[in-house]
Amino acid sequence: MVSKRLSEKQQRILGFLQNFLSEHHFPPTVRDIQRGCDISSTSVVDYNLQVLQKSGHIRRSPDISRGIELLGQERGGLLRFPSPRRVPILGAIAAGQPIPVFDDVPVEDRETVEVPQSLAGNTNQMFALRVRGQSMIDALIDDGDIVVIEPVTRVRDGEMVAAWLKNEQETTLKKLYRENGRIRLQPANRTMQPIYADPNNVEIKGRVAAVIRNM
Amino acid sequence: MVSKRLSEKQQRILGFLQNFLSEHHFPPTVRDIQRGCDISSTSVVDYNLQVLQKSGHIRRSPDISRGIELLGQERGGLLRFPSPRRVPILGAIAAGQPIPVFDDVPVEDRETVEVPQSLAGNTNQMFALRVRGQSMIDALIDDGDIVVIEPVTRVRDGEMVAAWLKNEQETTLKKLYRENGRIRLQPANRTMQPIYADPNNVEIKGRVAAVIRNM
DNA sequence: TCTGAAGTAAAACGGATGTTCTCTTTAGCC
DNA sequence: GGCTAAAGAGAACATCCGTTTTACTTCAGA
Repeated sequence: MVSKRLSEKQQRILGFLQNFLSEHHFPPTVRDIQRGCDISSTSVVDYNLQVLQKSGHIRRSPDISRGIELLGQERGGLLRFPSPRRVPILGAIAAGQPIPVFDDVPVEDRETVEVPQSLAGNTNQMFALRVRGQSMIDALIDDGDIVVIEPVTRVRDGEMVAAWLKNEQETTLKKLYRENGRIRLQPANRTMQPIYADPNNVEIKGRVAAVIRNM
Repeated sequence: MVSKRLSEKQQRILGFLQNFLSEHHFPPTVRDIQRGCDISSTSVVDYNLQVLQKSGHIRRSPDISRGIELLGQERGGLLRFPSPRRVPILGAIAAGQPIPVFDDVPVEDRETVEVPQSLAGNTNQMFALRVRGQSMIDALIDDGDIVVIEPVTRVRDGEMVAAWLKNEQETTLKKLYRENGRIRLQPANRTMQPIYADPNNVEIKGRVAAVIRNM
């Protein structure tokens, strides 16, 4: 029943199965899997499905189209679909205020928000903040918007970050570029002017993964 | 949407669907239903499935084997998973182009996006559009953003709508206000100026329910 | 009784789809 | 190198299965 490690391809298939099942409510065909997992031949899909069946991850009904069932103990019974990606809304953010730490927030009855599945990052660590005021308007972020933040300290050039400017005592959401010894903080709105700052004055609090605006 | 009473045969089919779904975890074929409900012909099954779809009890994916999904609250048995709020992304939207109709979009490989649960509207009818270009910048909507649209023709004052300006041949996303005989289209960005239009020149395509920006 | 709409029957078409077959490639091992 | 098992490629096959077409039946309402 239990067996050795799944290959990368088999894990990919398993993931695709979950996604497909949550989007449609019926299983995919062999050829759906082939396309979705970028596999060259249907026979390869069939081969790996056999492995997955032997290892107890799925069940197949022979000669039946889409006859694939996801077994998996961690989502047994009613819970057979991937849990929605929910992240807690920890508080508000506004220019001139530090980003709140999330330790002292009561774990229960936290408001949460569902984020698009395409955010493949480690959802566990993510959190969201509700924007207060229109100080982020140059980043195309309005009062009331929700920003989803992945708490990382290292970011690539061009990524939107939540940055704390120490001297100015101000939090801002901007795209970050490193340019010969200084940091350029570029507003999302191309008509606005960038800010140039000393690296020592910038503390990266996290990467902005998404912005959600309900209306 | 709502329709008259279901025939005895249609109720039988609905019941069979529930049973089948709870035994196997994939939908039945037309011929499975034929046998299971003791129906003489596949065309009769097809006919009644069409009726059930029109009445909103099921959803069918054309040309897809077992492409039947049970809708509504009467989903019984194991099938009671919380339906993820997924809406299809039907295409792109840009100023100067009409909003695409969604009938001629291939059902398969439609991209979808998960929307926050707080959108309590009838998610079935909703769809999403990917914004192309920066023509919506005054509505705080950037190139690449995804707007979730609920197709309604009646909106309340102050709601953000997708409006088609007939004379200008242009689609725009703005807040709508009715003011003594004319319509005011107010950009979301308060620093921008509103547009005043004749009611006959404005065709409301839907209400903007949310904006999602991935980064 | 006539008539049109709803429902049923049976068969056939053609694309969808699981499976199999043969052949190659890769990886570990002596 | 040479051998073997695992894995992949590509094509072909046989069936599965949604859909269409044509014809027939039932039934309510004018």
